[in-house]
Amino acid sequence: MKLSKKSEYGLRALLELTLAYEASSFVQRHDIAARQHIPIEFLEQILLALKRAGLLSSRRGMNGGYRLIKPPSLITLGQVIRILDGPLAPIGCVSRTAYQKCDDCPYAGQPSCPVQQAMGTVRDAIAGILDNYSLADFAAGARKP
Amino acid sequence: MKLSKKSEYGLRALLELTLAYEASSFVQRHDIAARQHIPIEFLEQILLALKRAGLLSSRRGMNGGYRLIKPPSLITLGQVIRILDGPLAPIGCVSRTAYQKCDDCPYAGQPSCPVQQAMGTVRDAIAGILDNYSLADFAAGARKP
DNA sequence: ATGTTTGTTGACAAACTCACTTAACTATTA
DNA sequence: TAATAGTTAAGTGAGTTTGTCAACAAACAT
Repeated sequence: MKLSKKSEYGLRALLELTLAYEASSFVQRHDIAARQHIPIEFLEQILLALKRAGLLSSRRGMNGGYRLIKPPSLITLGQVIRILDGPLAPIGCVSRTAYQKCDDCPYAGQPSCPVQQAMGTVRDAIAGILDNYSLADFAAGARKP
Repeated sequence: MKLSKKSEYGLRALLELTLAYEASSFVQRHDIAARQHIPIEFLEQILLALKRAGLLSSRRGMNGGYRLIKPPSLITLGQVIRILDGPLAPIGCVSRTAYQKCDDCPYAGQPSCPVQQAMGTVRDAIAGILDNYSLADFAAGARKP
């Protein structure tokens, strides 16, 4: 039930991009890395994955950097974590976005599988929170009053 | 956000012990292993951990095996998963049972840390479900009507 | 007592994942 | 063209997961 460093860094990086969104300015990887204490080369991989997934755009050369493509209110933590960490579901057989049937479970496929019932509830709770938690909400907690 | 095989096996093994609880009979590891398709030597480690944590008792020799120490209604999935997988919280800084402060987060310690806010909500949801989900509830889904 | 059944313990290891690092490459702009 | 900045593939060391193996200890039936 753990969030990887990759996702944590990803969220923190997107926080920086969210704060810069209104100015619609590009933020460079080394600025993000410095402000959020993220190893820069690892950060690149993360930003690249988010770019490939269609959340970011980038510009090369001087004054280049990364920028959000969509408003922060339209990007959810659920999307981000699925991109960087895979499905939210604790177990494959209850995932909606990446279902995989159990191979060894004696109740496999049956709707009466107790593991599926319990973990399905957990999945719904997690997805219910993270899919309704936008980057805008996320950043709101970060601004100093 | 994933449940390990260890925890999954553990829950499935406890399912067998729950079904045998009323008869207060001992169930042998190879019966559990066979019925639930769990590698027997791995299962041992799991049962041993659950025993050390005070959920099970065991008896050696003929007609030996494992048995629940407490009624299934008093054991929660949350307890089991914490024993086998560690804290439920997605990140150390929001764990109630195993708190650990972030080292690299620029908001570390501050109540306004956005990661902490979001993941705290998730933790509460997961714990709210799993700490109120007993083995009895769990097994109820398994009995054929 | 003896042998069989069963659980106990600890060491080990293959496979995989995580968290990065290295290094070469490509594109953009001043 | 020189400097800046992002792109990509590959590699790496540490740690975790998922087991396996072998020797051992206790309980029981006979």
